[in-house]
Amino acid sequence: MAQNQSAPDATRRSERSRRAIYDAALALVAEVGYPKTTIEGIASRAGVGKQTIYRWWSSKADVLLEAFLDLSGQAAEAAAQDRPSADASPYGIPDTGDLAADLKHVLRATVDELRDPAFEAPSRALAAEGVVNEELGRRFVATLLEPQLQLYVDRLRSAQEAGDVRPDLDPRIALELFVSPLAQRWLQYTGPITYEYTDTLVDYALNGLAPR
Amino acid sequence: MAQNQSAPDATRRSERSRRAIYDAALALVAEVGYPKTTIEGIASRAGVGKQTIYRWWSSKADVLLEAFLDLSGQAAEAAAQDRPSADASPYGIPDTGDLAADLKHVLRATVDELRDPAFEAPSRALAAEGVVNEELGRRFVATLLEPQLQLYVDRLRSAQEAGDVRPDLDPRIALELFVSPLAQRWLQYTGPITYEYTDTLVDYALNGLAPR
Amino acid sequence: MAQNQSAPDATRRSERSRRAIYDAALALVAEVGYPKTTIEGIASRAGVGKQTIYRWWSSKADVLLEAFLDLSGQAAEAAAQDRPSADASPYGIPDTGDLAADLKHVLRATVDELRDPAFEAPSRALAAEGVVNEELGRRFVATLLEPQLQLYVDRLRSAQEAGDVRPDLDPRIALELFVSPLAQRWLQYTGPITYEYTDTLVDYALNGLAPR
Amino acid sequence: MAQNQSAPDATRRSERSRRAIYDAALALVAEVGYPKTTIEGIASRAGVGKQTIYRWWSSKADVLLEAFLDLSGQAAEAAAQDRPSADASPYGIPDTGDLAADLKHVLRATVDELRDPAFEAPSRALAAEGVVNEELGRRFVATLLEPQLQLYVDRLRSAQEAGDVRPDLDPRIALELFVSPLAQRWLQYTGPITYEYTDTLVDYALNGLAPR
DNA sequence: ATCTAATCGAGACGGTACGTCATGTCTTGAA
DNA sequence: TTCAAGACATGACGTACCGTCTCGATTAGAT
Repeated sequence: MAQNQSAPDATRRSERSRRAIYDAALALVAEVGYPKTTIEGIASRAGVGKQTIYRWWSSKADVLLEAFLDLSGQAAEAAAQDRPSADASPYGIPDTGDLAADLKHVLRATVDELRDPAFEAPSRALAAEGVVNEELGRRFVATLLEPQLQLYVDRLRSAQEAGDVRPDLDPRIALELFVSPLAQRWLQYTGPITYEYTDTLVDYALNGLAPR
Repeated sequence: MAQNQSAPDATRRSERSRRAIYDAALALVAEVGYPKTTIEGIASRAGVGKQTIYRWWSSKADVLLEAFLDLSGQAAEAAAQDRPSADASPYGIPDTGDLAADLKHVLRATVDELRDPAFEAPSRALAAEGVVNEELGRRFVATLLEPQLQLYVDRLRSAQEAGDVRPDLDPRIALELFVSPLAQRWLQYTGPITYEYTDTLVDYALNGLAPR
Repeated sequence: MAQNQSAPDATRRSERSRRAIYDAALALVAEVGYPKTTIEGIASRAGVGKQTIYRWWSSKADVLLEAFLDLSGQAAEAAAQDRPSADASPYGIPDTGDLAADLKHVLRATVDELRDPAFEAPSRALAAEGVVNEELGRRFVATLLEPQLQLYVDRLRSAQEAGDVRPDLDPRIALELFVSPLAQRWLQYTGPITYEYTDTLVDYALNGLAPR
Repeated sequence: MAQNQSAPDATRRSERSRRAIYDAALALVAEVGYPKTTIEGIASRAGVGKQTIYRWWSSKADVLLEAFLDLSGQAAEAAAQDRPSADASPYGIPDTGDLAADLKHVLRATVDELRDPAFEAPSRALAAEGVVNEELGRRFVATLLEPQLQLYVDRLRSAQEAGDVRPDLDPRIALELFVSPLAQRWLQYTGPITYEYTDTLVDYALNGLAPR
């Protein structure tokens, strides 16, 4: 009798449909772009009724956010299997003792990722939606972005202990000096994205702009 | 800019309609948000036929970009009249000889601007659209963002001459160390935006993360 | 009749909407005339989405033809209940043995009907559309006109058996001698439509123009 | 100063434009049909401004009526030159003394004309418009149809004098017995249009349906 | 022969309606 | 009961024409 909005019964949920919806959503965003991706399109491609989508998600952005989260999770798992180190943290930043080299290494990997078409379309779409939709934006950051930034915080803390970074700095702010420029170039097309560029960012950030 | 078939005659264009469309577009974006702003809504609010919009612009984003440009132009003009210095450059960055102070001053002004509701709605909308629509994004950057960044380039060059910034740095990249973090926090809600934060950014960027 | 792509499922069709659309279409044609009757107007008056009209009909004329057919059907049913004779044929032409009188009687009834405003507006509209749109015209004739003409054929055949009409005549053509003049006067305003006129037509047709 | 609606100066009217408009209107009606013929289309095809049409005509139907009248006038003139008889009346009905033969002859010519594609498209369009627009319908009849019917009146009067038609008949009604059936078949597609059919009509009408 | 006022081609304008697409809700029948 | 299917009311899309309204540029008719 309670078929209305009040919480659907999650135990009866069709796993098969969920997967199909994720796949369809990601594929469509990649193929036709986010604005032309429609709920109806996702439903039909997933071989699913529209209601099945509306029952479990509240909007197109919502579907995509979960689909992308799922994709990232899979990717992380895959990466973890390739590199089954004791260090359980996914994508952990290496700590070779050479901070500049470690940061450059990770930023280069990020450059590669930003160019991977499978990631680009959905993450751009989510980022764009987040700019204009604060609620979604905060969820995007909390679930996807912040965990990654936390890795930089960890690495910077370790560097502070090793004496390679000034102890009075706030690592959460410090990391923005080299991460945000890359992010902005990617988001707003304010400049080219290359290894050389990210290397330069690390150098500038570590040594500062003022003469020593 | 009018790439329609059989280009319309711009000399016959109604100035009155253009202004009304700009005003309506900006007002609607501020009132109901970008996604709920429709071409029909703009037309009806401006007291204008839809075709008049389609004749001169190719999309909602296109209208808004021009409207915002116009608004910025007006604001710049107004500001210029308040401060009719010999220095003709609009919004020029002050050069008191104290680089850190000058940058902090300008970034604080930017913080204020980012919070001005009249600017926030349309610029967020344009930024979001630009993330997902490269063509528009590049136009947004070229016409609105880059001219502002150029002012930082100029100030940093002057600082290089004064010996306050290392001469081998690329100023266009250097400025990103303090500008991009602010931009990212604004775009993605990755952190609070305060005077204290921007002051910190300047200090970190000028002095570097590594101990001296 | 639903020749759209991917034919809609007629079993799920809303009877309520269909009725509302018929009513709205007939009312609008009567009130504002056929050319000012729009699909949007019908939809809005019927409290129905435009798509619901486009789903089941292909044009304004198509809607009106069905609406009028439905109306005629209802009228015929109502008439049949008033006069539940053994003679099942709807609107059957009386057969009193006096051919001239019977024809005059029926033609006078037709004159009345042609002047009934509830019938005039839609049937004029359909006739006009049919003049210029052969496909619709033929459907109009086949579903509405021809069944009525067939009644004359029957009556003339009976008269032939009774020896009141020459046996070698083609009744389908013969009936046109008195029916078509009335039709043309109505369609083209080529002359007044009165009982006297239709009586005269019957006399002329039965007796011929040549002296006896 | 009187540039408003009040009568334009007909002496300055461009003959060239009028002709071009007639030609364009007739051509378009023939090519794309009346409903798809638009004022803008006529103007552009005639190489004429829209205002030039609105200045001299009140509607699409009005343009077409005049254009068709002009065309008929030309055709009549051409026919008159082919057959420059003493009888000045255009398309006069022959009077050989054999009424039936004369009527059959003229009706056969009418059958031919009804099939001439150059005439069919515009006259159908005007007839259709006239069904639904009484004002135009009456003008159509008065300027085009009635003059032709008058020729039958004349011929029937002559026949009455010759004793071939009963003297008490109203010729204006009598002619409808064979003219209207043909008209209705043409207007409403109620039957095929052949020489045999029109011959039959004349026989039925002259001799009557009742046995002699 | 010159002036001058209207008509002319052109097309921008405020509108209305078109026919299509997607939204989010609701209903139906099969599993 | 959930699901796929899809009809439904709603509303925006982008297009086509409507009839009105300027714009110069001819182009006669009156001077």
